[in-house]
Amino acid sequence: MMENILVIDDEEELRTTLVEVLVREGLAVQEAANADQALTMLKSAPFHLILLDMVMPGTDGMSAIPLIRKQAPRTRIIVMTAFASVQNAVHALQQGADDYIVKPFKIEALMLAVRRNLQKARFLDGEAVELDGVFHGLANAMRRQILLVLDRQGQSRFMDLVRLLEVEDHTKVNFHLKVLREAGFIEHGKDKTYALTAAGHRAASCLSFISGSLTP
Amino acid sequence: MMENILVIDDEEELRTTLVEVLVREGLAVQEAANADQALTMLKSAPFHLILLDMVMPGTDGMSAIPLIRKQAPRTRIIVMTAFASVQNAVHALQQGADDYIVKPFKIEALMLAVRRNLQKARFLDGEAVELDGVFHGLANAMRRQILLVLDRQGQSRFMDLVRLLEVEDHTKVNFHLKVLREAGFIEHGKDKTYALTAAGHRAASCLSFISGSLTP
DNA sequence: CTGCCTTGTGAAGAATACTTCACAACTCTC
DNA sequence: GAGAGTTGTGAAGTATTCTTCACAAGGCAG
Repeated sequence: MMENILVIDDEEELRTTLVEVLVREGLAVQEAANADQALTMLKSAPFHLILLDMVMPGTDGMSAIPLIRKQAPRTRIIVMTAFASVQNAVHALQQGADDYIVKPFKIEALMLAVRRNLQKARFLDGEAVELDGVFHGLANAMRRQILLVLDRQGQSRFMDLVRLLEVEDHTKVNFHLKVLREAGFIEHGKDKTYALTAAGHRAASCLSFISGSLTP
Repeated sequence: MMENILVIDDEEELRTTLVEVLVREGLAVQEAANADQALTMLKSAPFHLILLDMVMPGTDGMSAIPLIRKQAPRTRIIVMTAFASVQNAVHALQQGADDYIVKPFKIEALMLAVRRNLQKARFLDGEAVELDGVFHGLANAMRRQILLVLDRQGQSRFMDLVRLLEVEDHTKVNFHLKVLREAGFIEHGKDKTYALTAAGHRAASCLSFISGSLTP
């Protein structure tokens, strides 16, 4: 799937360079010379990522951020700022930008940021399965219990687990263990014990974070 | 539903007082004079909460914690320590205790801790609906998108939302909005716009926490 | 007022997820 | 090696969740 990028910069030379590089990377790129033009383009087609210059005649980059956000809340915005001012960058992020890069930059540095943000966008878009996996894993009360117990126990044999959970039907536990295993949260060691994987521990910590943040 | 509590303390007088108070609170209380006795009792019946004295002849409280944890990973453990030593308390928590209270304590202070921990236990047990609600809310990709968008937008009218999400069928969005509304995550203002509630913002922050913790 | 966009409901069906049951291999202990 | 407890599979049924469709009330511009 080709990903759409919009480059917003008033300097034609830089813009052209950027477009060239991005196209070579296999991305669909469009360009805008100012914020108003960009906003119009946003209306007609959605973009995955926007490269936004801060200093522009007319609506400047900083003011453009919330306007873009308003129309395209899921698009990743990378701001390009000529001043290595931390405040500037922080402010841009507060306005709703996702990342920033300081001019002048090397092309590789920019591409790194672009790739990172596209990946993040894909991830948040749910194209990456992982988020769904985590929520699927955590969506069920028994699976949460299993994660909780294994997080505390370290590891456990099957029937011990069943007893700790106080479940009558062991096959039910089995079912959920299989789900968790397929989600990559637990592993089944050679000694026949179940234990959390790294992902499992992360999921468990998500769980306790959520529990914590719900009891104020 | 009556909740089971186990009081572990070698001083008979204090133990009796505690039992009396807890029973008056409507709780099912059992008592043990030492750790070994307690561990035996744990085998036969599950407890929701354990009050554990630190200083005891034989196996002391600190060493008892992991043994109890091993057998009852979901039981809340409150340790009662006579020394107001922070290190002691921290160590106990590291061993797997959930809370601590410094002796001598007022009965009200203890009851506060007991109630707080029972509530937490209930919560983690899934008797409180809330956790399930959150996960149900977050379990679906479209609902996550909605939370994300509303978190960024602040508020949005229905068709705007539909367009931002790039969904063809508006009734599908409608369905998930209803789910989120019933979960208490969004509210439907009089001006016909949807916005996140406090719980909704919390859920959104859970979401971004999880997203963040999955991309290292 | 007419027509179009917005916003919403409810029911039917498709798709998933969960539970339960019947059964079997396997590992201990005696 | 007999028997009891452990561990696991798969199929069938049940419940829940999600999608889709058909339809309609209300608002607003021309």
